[in-house]
Amino acid sequence: MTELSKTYDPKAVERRIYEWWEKSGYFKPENQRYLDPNEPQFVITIPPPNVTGTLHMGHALTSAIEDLMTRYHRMKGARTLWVPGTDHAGIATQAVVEKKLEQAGRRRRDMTRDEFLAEVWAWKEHSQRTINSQQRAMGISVDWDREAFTLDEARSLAVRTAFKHLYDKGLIYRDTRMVNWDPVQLTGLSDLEVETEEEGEPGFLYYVRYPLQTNRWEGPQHPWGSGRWAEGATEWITVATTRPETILGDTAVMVNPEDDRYTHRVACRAILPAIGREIPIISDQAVDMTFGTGAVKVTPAHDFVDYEVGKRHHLPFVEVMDEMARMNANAGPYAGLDRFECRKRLVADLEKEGLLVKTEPYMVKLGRGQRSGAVVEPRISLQWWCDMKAMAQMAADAVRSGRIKIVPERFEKTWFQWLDNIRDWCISRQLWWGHQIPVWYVENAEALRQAQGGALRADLPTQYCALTEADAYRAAIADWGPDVRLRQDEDVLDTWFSSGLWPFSTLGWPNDTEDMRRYYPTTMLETGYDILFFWVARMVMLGLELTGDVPFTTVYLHGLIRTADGKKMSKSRPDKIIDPLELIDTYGADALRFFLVTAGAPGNDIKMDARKVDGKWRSDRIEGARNFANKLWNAARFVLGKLESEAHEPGDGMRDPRSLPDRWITARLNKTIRDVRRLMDDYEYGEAGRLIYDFIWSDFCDWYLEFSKIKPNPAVLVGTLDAALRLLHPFMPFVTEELWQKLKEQAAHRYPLASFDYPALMLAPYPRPDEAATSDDADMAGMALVQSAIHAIRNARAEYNVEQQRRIPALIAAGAHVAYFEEMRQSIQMLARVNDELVIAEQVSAPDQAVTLALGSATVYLPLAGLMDLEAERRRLSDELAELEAQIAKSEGLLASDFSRRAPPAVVERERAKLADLQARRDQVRGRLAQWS
RNA sequence: GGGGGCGUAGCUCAGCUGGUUAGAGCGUUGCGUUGACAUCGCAAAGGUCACAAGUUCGAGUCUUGUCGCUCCCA
Repeated sequence: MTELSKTYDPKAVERRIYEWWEKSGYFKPENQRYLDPNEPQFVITIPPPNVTGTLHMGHALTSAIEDLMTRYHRMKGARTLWVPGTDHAGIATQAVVEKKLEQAGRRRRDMTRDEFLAEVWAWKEHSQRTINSQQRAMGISVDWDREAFTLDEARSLAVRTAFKHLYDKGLIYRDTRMVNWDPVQLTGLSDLEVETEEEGEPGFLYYVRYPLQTNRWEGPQHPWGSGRWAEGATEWITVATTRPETILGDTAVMVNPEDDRYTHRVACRAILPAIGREIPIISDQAVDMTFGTGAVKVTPAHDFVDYEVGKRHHLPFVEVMDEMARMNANAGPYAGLDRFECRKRLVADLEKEGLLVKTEPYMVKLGRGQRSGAVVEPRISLQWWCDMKAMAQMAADAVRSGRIKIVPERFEKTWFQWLDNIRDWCISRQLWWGHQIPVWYVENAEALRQAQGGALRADLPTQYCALTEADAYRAAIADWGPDVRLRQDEDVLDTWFSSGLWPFSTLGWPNDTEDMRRYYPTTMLETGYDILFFWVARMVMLGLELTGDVPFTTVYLHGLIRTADGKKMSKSRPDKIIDPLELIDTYGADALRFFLVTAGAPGNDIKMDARKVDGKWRSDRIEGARNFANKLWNAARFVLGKLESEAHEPGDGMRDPRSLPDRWITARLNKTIRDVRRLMDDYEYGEAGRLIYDFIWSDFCDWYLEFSKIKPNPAVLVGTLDAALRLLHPFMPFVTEELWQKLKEQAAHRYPLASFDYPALMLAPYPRPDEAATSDDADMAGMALVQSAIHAIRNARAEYNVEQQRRIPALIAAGAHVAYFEEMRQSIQMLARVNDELVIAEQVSAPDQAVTLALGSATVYLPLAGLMDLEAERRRLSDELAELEAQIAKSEGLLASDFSRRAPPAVVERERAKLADLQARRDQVRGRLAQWS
């Protein structure tokens, strides 16, 4: 036999085991031979990580939970498919590659689109390799043959098909309107990609007065900046703004029609500072009379609210900034300035002209681009939009009807709230990296019309949506003739548009594939709650619209990993980002996984206790999980060792009837299995993991293995270890598989457990509770009594400072439980270090110089002559008596109240039993004290 | 402004549908190294479950309010 090392070394095991699993094809549903016909199949697609670089702790958490789910269902005998893949992550990846190029002194805009894309593809390959190796290190049991990428050929077809479907249905359209513009990435963004925050930056509310045009003052007579620009003006209207630079684009001032302060001003005209433009004063219900002065400036081209106002009141739209948020020619004297520089200068000039009434500190909410961090600028531009209303309704209904279940349930509220207020989705991005929009425009429409001399219909389309360029041409040629020239839209689609198809695009949609028929809809979608809207909602909406069915039936949302100071890890500084590989290197993948799964409760954030020691990340909690792996390893060593030595005893197989500890551990195991399965089926993985931990460490190691040092029963040792390994496998796949292989190798020939028929632990059945097994209550109570006797003796020894090695005498008055104590005599002697004179009888006469341990159903006397102090013991017992009497009084009070009439009988019965036990202990203590008085 | 979460031992957190003396890990204290494990064992100390009121025979758990922290949406 191969000896196990004294400590578990993950590095010696993990890679080898993973390669074996993968090579053996155990991750593939087609290869599953051990299926339980009663188990519904389990299908899950991985949330595809962005190919922006490497994985962080959030991905590790995702891997740990999803692999746990997948392995659990596979072991339960469900046909199980887990599809892996990665996301091209348009903006994020393009930004990463651009930054990398910049460091090499190259700029995207100096390159052709194809040249740049070649660079991104190279990066993608590199990033994907890194990601895959990280995921393998985590141990994820995905079917690598089905690996997908959101920008590969198959997914591209899905995207074009989806786009065309929505386009043909009129749900996708192109329109010029206000959009969130990222002036660094130079692209439009969707609402979700803008992160609004009140920032600590000094923000101000500027009160600016605009002169009114009157009979006496028709406009400025002096140039802006002369200090005399407003000279002669007599009437004013003061507005408050946080963004003075947009004054240059104002085309109105607006007041509330019910605001008496301003009714006489409506229809007057104000003169716009700096520009000198005449602008009307209009009235609109939208104005909040309590904000600022009650009069607000209207900049229809640079503000979402004003944009609507501008349309309502037919105001001019004056853009004063370019795509990089620099002031343009319309900004008059400020043309060419950056927007923030312009603000500074303009405020100074306003002051100079006597137009700045005051400034107040004001908490300004800034919207920043999620990826670039740049302050987003509302900007009018031509974009593609997707009308989501009907789809959102379907998605909401899917959850309302229970077709989709969200776990934890509280997120359903968020779900409805967002979907019920859905807005059109801006799906175009002015990027190069992504799915180019499958729309082609007729380039030479005018030329063709002239050439045809009126033979062409007037209403011919000038844009064609098609799956391929060839299709587009076919359609265009049919309309415009063979000379038509097409140009594809330059923009690409929002990444989430392709991720939104993931659960079906990975299964082959839009083709009618075997996988689609077999595995769709999928079972589970597991991800962080932070992308509920970005991703989950869009998958459900698009899934319902495109496939006619929900993409999955359960959504499990996990929490976010936070740094030790509670910050979101993905957002924090790079030096706080932890590479899971580093932790795996230090503690092993199993330890990291166990920590992640048991660290919190479903949907709750996890604060990492990680800190850097000598440049390496350390975590006490992960260390605890590593210690657990080591504990299990050594428990297995012990069992394997017993197998060896016991083999010499002929005819020693199943001891039947089994010993009390055997029956006890079997009952404990059975209860653990039952509870764990229930918790796992309720998605309470943390609780389940903790139960297994407690069973292995406390019940199995601390008690059963200790009992086994007296009378080992190899059959029970092997059976219990096998079940424990199977229970724990989804949590700690590597160490359990390794140990199980050893166990099988050395035990299978003599203990032919059913699970040993399987080639791998990961394929062996998840333990089932033995429903036929009836654990004898008297047995369990007897065992508990013996345990509490051992515990009490150890406690007394420590209290009286008895040397650890010293064996002491003891007398146990065991009453009705004599047989249990007798059976456990040797164990008591060993575990409580009691000498061979241990007396066990129904009743014993208590020696005078002895410590008394009142256990209720038994009394233990420790004649510690010379060590104990009678006075101290008397005091100890008096204290105990007082405590017992207090509890008895409380319990009696409870039983005398309405409690006994109204509480469930079982609860009352428990209380009565508790009282009886307390009373018995009290009598024991009291009797003892009486002897001494 | 609307919605969610959190507040339990020194620290990090469990505690499922209300029901024994509220648990774990880490840390702390004392003892312990030949026989699975010092990545360990044994024992111990440590909590007015944020606060207040209510429902109930019974509240860490349910309701309402207050305070503090935090996230999402507008």
